[in-house]
Amino acid sequence: MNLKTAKLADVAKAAGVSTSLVSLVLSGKGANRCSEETEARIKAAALELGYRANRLARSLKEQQTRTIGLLSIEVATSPYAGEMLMAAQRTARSYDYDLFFVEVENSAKSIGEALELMAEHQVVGVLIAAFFHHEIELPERLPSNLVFANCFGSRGEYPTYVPAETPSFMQSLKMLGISGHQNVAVIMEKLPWPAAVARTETFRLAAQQFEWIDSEKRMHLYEDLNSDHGYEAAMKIMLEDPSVTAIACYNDRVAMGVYQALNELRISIPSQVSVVGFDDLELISGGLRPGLTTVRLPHYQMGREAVERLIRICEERDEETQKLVEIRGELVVRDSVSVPRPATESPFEASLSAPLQEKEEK
Amino acid sequence: MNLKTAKLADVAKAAGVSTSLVSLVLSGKGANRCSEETEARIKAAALELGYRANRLARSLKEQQTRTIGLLSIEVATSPYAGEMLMAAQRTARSYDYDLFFVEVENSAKSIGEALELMAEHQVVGVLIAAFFHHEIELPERLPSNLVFANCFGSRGEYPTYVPAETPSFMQSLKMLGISGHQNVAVIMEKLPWPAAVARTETFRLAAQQFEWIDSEKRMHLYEDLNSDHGYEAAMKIMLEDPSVTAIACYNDRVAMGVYQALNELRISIPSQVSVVGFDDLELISGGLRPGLTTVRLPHYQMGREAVERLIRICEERDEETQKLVEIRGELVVRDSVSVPRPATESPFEASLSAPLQEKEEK
DNA sequence: ACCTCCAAGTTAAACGTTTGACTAAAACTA
DNA sequence: TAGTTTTAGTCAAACGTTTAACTTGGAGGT
Repeated sequence: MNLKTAKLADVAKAAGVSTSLVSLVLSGKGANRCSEETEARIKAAALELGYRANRLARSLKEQQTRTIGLLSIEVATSPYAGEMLMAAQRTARSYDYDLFFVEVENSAKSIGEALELMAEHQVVGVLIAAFFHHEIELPERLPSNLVFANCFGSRGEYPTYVPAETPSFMQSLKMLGISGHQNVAVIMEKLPWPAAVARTETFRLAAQQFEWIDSEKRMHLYEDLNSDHGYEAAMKIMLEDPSVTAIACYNDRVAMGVYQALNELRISIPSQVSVVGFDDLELISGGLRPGLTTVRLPHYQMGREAVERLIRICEERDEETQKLVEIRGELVVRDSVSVPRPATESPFEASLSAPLQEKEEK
Repeated sequence: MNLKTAKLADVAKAAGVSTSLVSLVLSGKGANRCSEETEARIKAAALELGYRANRLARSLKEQQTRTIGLLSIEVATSPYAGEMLMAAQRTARSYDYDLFFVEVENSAKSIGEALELMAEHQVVGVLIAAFFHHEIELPERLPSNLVFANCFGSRGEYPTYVPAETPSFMQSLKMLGISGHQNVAVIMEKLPWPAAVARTETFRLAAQQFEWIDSEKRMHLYEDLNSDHGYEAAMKIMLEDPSVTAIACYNDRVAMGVYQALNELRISIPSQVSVVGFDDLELISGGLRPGLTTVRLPHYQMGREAVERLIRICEERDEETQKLVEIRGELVVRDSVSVPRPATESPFEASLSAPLQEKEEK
């Protein structure tokens, strides 16, 4: 640790035996290769010197590194970073694997370079993880032990762990449906991300199932959606189409904009209008008042399961034939959904006095 | 890459030369050791076979890995994760170093284990990074090449890169001061984190400098501060102490709660009350309306500078004597600060009609 | 003719570990 | 007693590189 660490030969010398014996004793592989007394002496010497095996040498000899390459695509631009990374790291560690980490942008060139680097480091397999669900441009050469998490490759048939977009989004829509909402608007991403395409379709499905009114007209599409669009859309919805009783959002950021619009309009959530989000960015969903009912993307699970699969593949004991594994997000119920207000009531009622009341209470 | 990758011997055989010559040619170290023709033949063979040096073997021979251990403490519980991680990774890469990544909880035991693991992997140095500024419990044995980022060790004199708490927070307070605010409240963390202690002191400093009124009374302290406290405190401030014209927040989450309280009270930001945050969590500060004026914590810079220092230390060309380096955050001006409203005006004025106006506009 | 020098390579040892093959001495068996 | 087995170890090769030291066959100089 400090400066040069002791090596096998140092321990051997200290214990007065050969390096082979030290290796055998310390690895526990040489059952009854020596007397108990010698064994104790070796172990004492190793402890005394703070011996730690040099993994470079060991791996070179064993032709096995127990190191997984984690190739992360544009983690930093995303607020989800931690979960998947942590899941991957913890899971790997729990199977006694280590993580070699490289972060790159989404281009075949930089991914190719990162993969070559990982190959040089003799990683046993590679996990390619992106921080939003989309397609990854792949280089020519790919390692054989490769798994995708929260993204998928442009070619090749590799195990792929992604969120189950339809059932996940359906959960929040169902929450609105079974609460009795019939006038539901949705604010949706227009760009053809997998998530956007699937969620749009899911909204249609739910609309049909619950017999939602004017559902096609109530889809508000924006490109490269952000919270400003949420604000803008909610304003438009409430002012032009005030019979809407619930707004489903493409994600939590959009919901944040929606909250602000509804606040300004003095429309209370959920009693006048219910809102659901998607992603469960704790910072938003937990920070808004009332707490936002949303769907948690399965980042942790994707990270964990992808690493477990990768390890199974590396150890040649992968019995799964299924390549695409879709993991359902979990509905996180907070306080932004209630039964719809009576059909005759305007969303603007019963709202103006509320804060003043509160003021007078104090 | 695919299955077994070619080794030096394979290239040598293909080119009809010895492995030494291949090594020398490929590393560019054997200037004029062979004919141009042979050199071309070797390079062609290497390319053809997709040869990549085995770093385990190379590092073992050279007794140098060019790999840095990144020990991250509780990254996942924090929304800041990405920035510092990315900075570390990118910086390391730009100096041709690689990153060995381990994430642990903040305990001497798990940190010790992670350090031993890194020692086994022969990392040349270790960066310990935490995702909020606090003290780290250290184990007995520590590597000699060690740098801290956004945290500091309980003992030992290691280079440490942390945010400059006082000047950073002072920037946002100064923003309020020079805008002319005199009635400023602050919502502050009570637990003695370095950030909390420093920011409390900074508020006192600013209050003195700008001659703020009743500053001691206007410090609202909470333990383990979250956005609910922000809401609660802002409610209390505006109802009990309505002459306040500006609220400084311990962080952006608190500011989010403050915004919600002010919204409910129909107090407009910034015309009635100005608000400043801290951290610049883009999700919040960019998502709120109006955009939150706040201070960006120097996560990227800490990551980058810490890695650069570590590399200099590893290469024994560190000339800096200073151990503690404090990096100032950057003021991010958005739209939540204006000049104070006239001293005679109640914060509750001119607010009730605004949204109705907007409604009628459409 | 002999020495020196150079170009174009090759040889061999070393990095720290693992492990199958070996051995010397003691203990047991017939 | 001679042979066999067991105990308690050691030896040496190998993993894929790097690099100092060496070789070999000319060319050039005198």
